[in-house]
Amino acid sequence: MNSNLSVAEENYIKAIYHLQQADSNVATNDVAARLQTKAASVTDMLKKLKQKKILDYEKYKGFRLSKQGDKIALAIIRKHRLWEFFLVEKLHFGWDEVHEVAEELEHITSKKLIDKLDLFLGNPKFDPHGDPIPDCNGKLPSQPQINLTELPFNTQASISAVGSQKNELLDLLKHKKIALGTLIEVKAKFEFDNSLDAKIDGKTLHNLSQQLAQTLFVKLVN
Amino acid sequence: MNSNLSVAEENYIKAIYHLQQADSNVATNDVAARLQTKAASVTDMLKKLKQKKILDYEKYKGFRLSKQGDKIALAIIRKHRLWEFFLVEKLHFGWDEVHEVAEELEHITSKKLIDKLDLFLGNPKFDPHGDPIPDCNGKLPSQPQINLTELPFNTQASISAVGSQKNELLDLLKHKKIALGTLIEVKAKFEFDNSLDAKIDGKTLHNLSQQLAQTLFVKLVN
DNA sequence: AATATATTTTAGATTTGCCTAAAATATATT
DNA sequence: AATATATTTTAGGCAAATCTAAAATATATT
Repeated sequence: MNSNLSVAEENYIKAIYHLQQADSNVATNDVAARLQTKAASVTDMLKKLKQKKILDYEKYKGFRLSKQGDKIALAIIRKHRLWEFFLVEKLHFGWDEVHEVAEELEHITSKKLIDKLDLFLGNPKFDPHGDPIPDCNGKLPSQPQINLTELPFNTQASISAVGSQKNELLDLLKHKKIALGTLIEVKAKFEFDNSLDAKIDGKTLHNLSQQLAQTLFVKLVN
Repeated sequence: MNSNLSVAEENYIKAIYHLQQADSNVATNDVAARLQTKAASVTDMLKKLKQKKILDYEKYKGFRLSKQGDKIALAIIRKHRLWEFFLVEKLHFGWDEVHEVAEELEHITSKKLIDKLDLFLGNPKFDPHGDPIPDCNGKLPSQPQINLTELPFNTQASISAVGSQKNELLDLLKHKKIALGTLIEVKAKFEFDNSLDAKIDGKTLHNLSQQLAQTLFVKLVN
């Protein structure tokens, strides 16, 4: 079953899971960068995870989580996102200040706890950042949201997810008065730098850089 | 301030706090027994806690927490008991199954989290076992409860706390249909073995051994 | 008071997770 | 294809928290 994993092991599993979404094969240095550690430490852990059959790994060849590893990763992500939902909905934290606390809470081991929490929260499907919450079997809900760069002109949509929780990004969003649920409508796109002009909340027009637009996800309004 | 403490350090602090309530000076072996570890390991930790000024300790002479140590202990106990309250009141755990989960949750570090949780729960004064919850300054509420052995005859009271959460005890309580809030009235005491006869919930008369009666605390019913 | 017993501490290992520096391998450049 | 550069792994060490066995100290018993 869900063998006993240390917090360090769980953090590696989660990091690898996220990295392999973008790139099918993950590199040692990517993990090191994400976990703010050194490549040599990553290699040590890779060997351990391989031995526990959580990782498909061959020296120098990159790696991915095994089927079992994916399952474990989804269980951790489930916990993380349910706790974030709890913190925002019940304890009235701001959606931009829950990440670090959830990083700790996600390592609490009781399965019963998390299933009861899920029930208490009303089985939410998305966390406060708009990210999907896996169900108790590790299944992700279908996600009817698209990237802002793919939103057609003059189509009302609302912000449903943000690609990262970096402070730099959150600062910028605050400055442009963009939050989850904010209404947005693309008015123009500029080929030169792939930036776009968007109307925020039906009021002001802002120019959004390509980097910014790519991190924003929206749902069509009705 | 609240320097960064490891989970192990916090567990030692909490154990010493509880032990020094009973006996003014704590012994190495007592801590070892309580934490299911060896005396040598305890000594190592004592040296570390002394160095951090959390413990007043002299080799071979026993020890107590420093003023600062008491403060830290109360903060941990506050977290533990608030989480227990949450688990029972909000997630509908049984009061006899929350202890282990709370042992994990009590080590989550965010002070903001715990103060918001406190608010969300309505600033409860007692946890589901009837134990008092320290406030955010570490102050314990006054506890108008007495040991069952001190309850006068024919006086209605309700169970307000249980001295331990050992499974053996909880089994016995379940068997005698005693739970928190259960009404109880002492009808007779027997000098020979210090057992007593008590009426449970106004119905059946049970004989309670001295060991059992000593672990039960009650509040007078108006 | 001297000795026996119990408790506590020290000494030396072990495991986990991390590090640096050097070696091995892979990838990019000429 | 040969060489330069970048990435990854190995080797060897360190700190935290634990252990066992032995030594030091304290307490109890005769």
